[in-house]
Amino acid sequence: MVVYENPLDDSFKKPLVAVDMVIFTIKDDALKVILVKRAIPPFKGKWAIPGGFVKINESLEEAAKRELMEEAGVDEVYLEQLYTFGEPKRDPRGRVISVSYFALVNSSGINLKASTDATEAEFFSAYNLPELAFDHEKILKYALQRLKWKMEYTTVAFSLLPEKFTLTELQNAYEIVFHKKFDERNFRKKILALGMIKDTGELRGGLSHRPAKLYAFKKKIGEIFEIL
Amino acid sequence: MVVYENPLDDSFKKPLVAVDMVIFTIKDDALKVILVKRAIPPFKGKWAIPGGFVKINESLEEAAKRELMEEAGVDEVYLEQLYTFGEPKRDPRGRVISVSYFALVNSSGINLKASTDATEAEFFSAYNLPELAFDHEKILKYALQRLKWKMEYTTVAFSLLPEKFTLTELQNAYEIVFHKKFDERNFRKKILALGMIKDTGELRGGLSHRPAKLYAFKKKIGEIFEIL
DNA sequence: ACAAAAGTGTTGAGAGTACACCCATGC
DNA sequence: GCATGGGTGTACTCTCAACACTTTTGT
Repeated sequence: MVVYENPLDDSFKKPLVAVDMVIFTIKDDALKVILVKRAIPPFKGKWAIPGGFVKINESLEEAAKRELMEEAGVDEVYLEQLYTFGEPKRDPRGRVISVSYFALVNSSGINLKASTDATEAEFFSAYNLPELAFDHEKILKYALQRLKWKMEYTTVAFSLLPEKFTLTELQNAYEIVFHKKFDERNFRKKILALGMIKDTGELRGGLSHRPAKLYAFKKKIGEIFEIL
Repeated sequence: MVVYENPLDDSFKKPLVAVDMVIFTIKDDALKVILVKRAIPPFKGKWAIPGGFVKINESLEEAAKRELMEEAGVDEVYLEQLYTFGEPKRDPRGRVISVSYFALVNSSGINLKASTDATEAEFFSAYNLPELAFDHEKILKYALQRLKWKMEYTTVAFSLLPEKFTLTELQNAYEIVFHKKFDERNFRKKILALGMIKDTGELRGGLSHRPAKLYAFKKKIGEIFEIL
């Protein structure tokens, strides 16, 4: 019934596969996403999330890490596959399947670079985005939903912070992502009860108020929860 | 720095994209998965999860639904994208990226068919699988984990049952998936408290014991929870 | 009347939420 | 000594888990 096609010779029509990266960070007390301005058509001049084609000999995750390095100059991040978007018409040039990833980065390590096919790279507030190329708005909304979920049920928040941080800084990260305030006492109680951070014994002083204890995450990023 | 390649002409090396389907159902009081025996190399004669290449003009979800129809003859199912596996060496023939889906089906609607590249299709207990081709064991483990998660936090279980069902049948479905017993009273209380099912007024009688009330799900499959 | 599954309520423990004051430092 | 953010405890509510007996039908 189905005509047998040999899909592995190159006469067979294949889609292209790209990785697209939603890179979140906290900067200036807001949740930011990195966007690039497209230097080439289609959507030339429009903002898009950074991405690129997967090379024939690299894994998807390698491609994602390569893009992350090319666009943001970072390698120590939380990285997770988000979803694969494959509508035939999502790219006007032809069939491109996009495997999207989302990354959480501590903003102090970021070094924005415009890559080959972009004129600029910039941070945008995740809650106040410009018009985006392709179906990238959909990807971003999806990523934001997933971020909130992950923050609520896992410990990914630590990836947004430096190695040592105060409980107030941690709480700020949560409040920024969720766009709401939490009760200090309950927040601290809960975080401490989770047993995932330890007191380093150090203090952050030099400010004109009581110095805050510095905490550190007990395990390396990614080892904690493997909820998928 | 990066040489500009035009990825959209066909001289560029592209991976192939396949969809692979983990199809779960409950049959004979066990959680089953549909596997097919491969008729062609590589892994000829080995069991694999059903799947096929994505056609150039169909979306990923369309490809998944097409495979589901070809292999199991069903169309009313819960269907969800699982993960995209893209290790360069996962298929010995060349680069094949697999977008995996998982499906939940009521076994009474299934009509197994061996497709073009398989000699047989069969149900296997999800907790007692044969050796599998490619990286399909990894895909299946991942799917099982996701299934449990979804059953715990959403209402996908209803997709495993007929339209009308008794509370005992629903509880059986949960016990089969989780491989453990639940307390009847607490289970019923919780399900009823969720407010997602309604009493149809009908009874399942004809058995030599007290007849059970038949319930139905209030909403159509897929409309309930959009947790991702 | 008996076998077989359906159906039903209460209690205790733990988690989450709400809420207000003292503490340590720099200036 | 005052301004600034850091740090702490208790009471109430609600959810979850444990637990055993009565009801309805067919034979």
